[in-house]
Amino acid sequence: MNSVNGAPFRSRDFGTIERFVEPCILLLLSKEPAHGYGLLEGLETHCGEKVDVGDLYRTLRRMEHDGWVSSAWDRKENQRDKRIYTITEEGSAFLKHAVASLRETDELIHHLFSGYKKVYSNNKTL
Amino acid sequence: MNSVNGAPFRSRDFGTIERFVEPCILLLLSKEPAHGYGLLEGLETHCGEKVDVGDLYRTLRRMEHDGWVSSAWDRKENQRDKRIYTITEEGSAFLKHAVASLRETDELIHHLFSGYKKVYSNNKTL
DNA sequence: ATTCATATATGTAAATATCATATATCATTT
DNA sequence: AAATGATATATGATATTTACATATATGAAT
Repeated sequence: MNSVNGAPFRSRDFGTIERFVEPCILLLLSKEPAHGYGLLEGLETHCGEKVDVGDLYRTLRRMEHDGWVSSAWDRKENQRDKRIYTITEEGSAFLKHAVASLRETDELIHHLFSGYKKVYSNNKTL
Repeated sequence: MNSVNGAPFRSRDFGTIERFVEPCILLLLSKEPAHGYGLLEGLETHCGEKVDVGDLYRTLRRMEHDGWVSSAWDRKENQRDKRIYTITEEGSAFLKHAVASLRETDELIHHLFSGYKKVYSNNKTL
């Protein structure tokens, strides 16, 4: 559903973290190099995200531009060409930073939760 | 700081939740109606956010347009005019929805944390 | 008289997400 | 053999949001 009491939501459902897919990608690439399409399943099962395919490819190029991953074509016979992405040291550093930032985000979220409980837990109208 | 190992960050620091200020505003307005500028302190102390003032006003107008808050001018003598915002029922409904969505976001974050620990906890290189 | 905090707002640019579309190959089905 | 679907990589166009700057005006304090 995309509305609450008739009030339309805007761009997307609430609560999404901008570029959250990036640390997810980096975590998957920390285990083993992979190509874009091959990351799709992993991103859903490991990171619980439905990633737009086009967005994924653009994100990977962006991350390569930022130096967090490097890519090389994998050309094998009887196989489609694949661009294989590998995480870089800078990528690991960013992943570490992202995890630390998400810890702060997590605290903010829980702060909101506790505030919400205080206001609404004893309110029978909701 | 705005970089990791020389790789520049992009728009803003990682980990921010889009429009997170909105449930924060709604939580504050759940306690008592307030005007835009008056919300600034509360947003920092209660929600741990440094909110751009201009952004705050535009957000409030947007939220009014969406029916989550209503506003009325407060014109008193020897005081500046203030536009007082009050939360609506739709606003409370959205706040409830936002909290539920943030619970899912929270799970995603913790899923990433546990995956990160598995990969990096025994790795001495980081 | 001037400066600072209060108070509300708009202009503009950049980054990101969403949705659609394009292209091509490999595998399977008819 | 032809057609379809899954694999694989990518771009175009649009909308939303954020960030930063700027504009305006009043009340309070120096």
